[in-house]
Amino acid sequence: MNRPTLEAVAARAGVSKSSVSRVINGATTVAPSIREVVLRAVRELGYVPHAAARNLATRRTNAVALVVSDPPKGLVSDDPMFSAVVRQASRKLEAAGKQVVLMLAGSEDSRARVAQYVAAGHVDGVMLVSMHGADSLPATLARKGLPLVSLGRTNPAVPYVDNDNLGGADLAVRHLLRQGRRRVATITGPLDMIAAQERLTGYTTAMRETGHRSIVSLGDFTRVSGADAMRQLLQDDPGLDAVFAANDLMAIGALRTLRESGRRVPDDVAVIGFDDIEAALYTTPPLTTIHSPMTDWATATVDLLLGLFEGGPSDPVLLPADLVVRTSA
Amino acid sequence: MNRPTLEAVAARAGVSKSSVSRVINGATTVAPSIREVVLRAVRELGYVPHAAARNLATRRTNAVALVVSDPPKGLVSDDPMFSAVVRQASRKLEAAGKQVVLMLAGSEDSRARVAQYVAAGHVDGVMLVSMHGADSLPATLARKGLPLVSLGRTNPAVPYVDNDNLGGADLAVRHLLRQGRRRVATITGPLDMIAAQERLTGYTTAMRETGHRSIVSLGDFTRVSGADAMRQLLQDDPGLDAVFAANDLMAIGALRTLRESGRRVPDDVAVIGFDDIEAALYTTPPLTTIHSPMTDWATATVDLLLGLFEGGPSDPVLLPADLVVRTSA
DNA sequence: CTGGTTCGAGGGAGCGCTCCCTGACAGGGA
DNA sequence: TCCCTGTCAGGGAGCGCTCCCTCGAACCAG
Repeated sequence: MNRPTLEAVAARAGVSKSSVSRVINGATTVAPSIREVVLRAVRELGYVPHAAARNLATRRTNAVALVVSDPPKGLVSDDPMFSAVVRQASRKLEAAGKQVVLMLAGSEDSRARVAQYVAAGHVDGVMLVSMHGADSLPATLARKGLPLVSLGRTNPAVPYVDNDNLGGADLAVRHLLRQGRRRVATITGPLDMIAAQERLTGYTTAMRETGHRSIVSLGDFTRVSGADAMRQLLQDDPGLDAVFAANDLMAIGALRTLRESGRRVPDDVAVIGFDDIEAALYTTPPLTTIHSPMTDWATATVDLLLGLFEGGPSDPVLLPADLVVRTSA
Repeated sequence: MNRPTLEAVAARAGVSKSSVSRVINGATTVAPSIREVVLRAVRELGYVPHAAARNLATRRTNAVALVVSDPPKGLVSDDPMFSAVVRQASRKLEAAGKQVVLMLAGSEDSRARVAQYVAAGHVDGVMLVSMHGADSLPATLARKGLPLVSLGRTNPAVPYVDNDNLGGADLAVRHLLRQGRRRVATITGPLDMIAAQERLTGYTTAMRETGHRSIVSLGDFTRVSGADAMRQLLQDDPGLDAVFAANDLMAIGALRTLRESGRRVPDDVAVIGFDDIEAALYTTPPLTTIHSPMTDWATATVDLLLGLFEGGPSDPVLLPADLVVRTSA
């Protein structure tokens, strides 16, 4: 593994280390003749700058940590999001010349590892994805003093990009009411997540403003929890005629329960979800939902971070939500 | 960002840099009194070793690149795999004290970036995930001379862990025949992927051996392609009574087409998939499929890589496939 | 022709850490 | 008592790169 060094290139090209460094880093103050002989030497030796050495000298790494909350085992709710966000964010960051280091922060253990990693100077900045509200990691990382953004609001101190959860929930509720539904229930996400809180608030507010009674059942963003919550709701209030689930996975679970209980969707009970994941297209019937575009979301968050590197603003960004009407409501 | 250095810790503790280094790295030859005073200084200063400096000195990084093939836009077929594999592999590698650097290799551009990154000495080893057979990246990386494994067979030179695709396909076909099905078609994956090739070979071999005619339609591992291929098959051979899809997503697509065409599953046409992704549980009817356990797969691949670090064997590993009988066949 | 100026190449001091080597000291055997 | 061995702390030379500074050459104006 005898990798060639800058010095070896310099020797071969018959110039100084400094000149090679200048050519490598694209400095303008270098004569074309030297540039050429250096580039040839680089090619011949297959020279690639040693990252660690460069980092050590420049205090820059050109890398960004993408920290994803790793939900407890079994809670795979945000998996569809996970893929979409990671892919899109990676693509964008790499296009900007940043190395992406993906880290999963689940256990206390792995949180410590993430903090350690960031503290070790491995990265120039951090992008957080969908952490729970109560999480301590955002605050910990914020204290390190390097650029930090969050996809989804977590800690007030951390610049974020978020969906318009309130507006989306409002949209969903009013759509149901407009169709003449009168007993509209909701299935919430885990209430330690800000997105779940906001979607619930959006629901209750819209219900109150229109003079309706809230019917709430708790879920945790998983398919099963949606099915369970739906069962609960049917037991509590057999006459309900609509359900707003705080995400699509729970809506899918609810659909299943409704089918099992003999209810027709949307004839007897209308169902509306949130997120517009791909699976929402393939349910029976296809799911009406609130579209919150994951890729746009990831893009906006990356842009926020890249902006921070350039000394840009750290103001939060709010993405508009819109209703996608399919068959279920 | 005035991070404390080893030297600062040494000064505060009133010992030499060497002693601090020994304590940090857990060397045994250090007096308890010194160890204690050093640890206190570390705590007080919040010292964290600078990764780049350490890498430079040791030529080790404690990091591993997890390279995932990024399929062309729209082809999200292996997303369910993507999540499962990335999560499991990350967990395992982190548990082994390795930093995980996730990299998506889609465009020619990003492949070059991956090669560059590895060449820059950022990582101690590489784990490849589900690359197409024709890919040049495995060979390129193999040439760098550091430990390299592949989840799924790609290049002969790269140690790999793979499913028993042939055995799984054989299992599927014989299950269908055992049920009295006579006209068993298959929907293939993209044939530039070795997994797709092998599943097709398994099918044709089993069909030939049992004296049946192969009926083949081409898909590309996506849901839509499965639906399209199924439509094609029904047109070509309206009397077929069973379909083996080379993955679950295509099986789900096929299910949809069958429903639309008025066929009952499994009464008129039996359907069997491959992979056993989570969604296979939620189809109507639930999908019979070949279970190829993603998490086991990821685990085995990580183990292979970790073994390589310790000078272990580089022999390929083959994971057994088994049949999961649900309702669709 | 000379002094001043500009431009670009080379020299070398770090960046923070590891690890080999030296040397101090203690303890035991002769 | 002296010497030898073993143990453990400290010193310092790198690891490969960047970047500041120096210095020489070339060029122009006077």
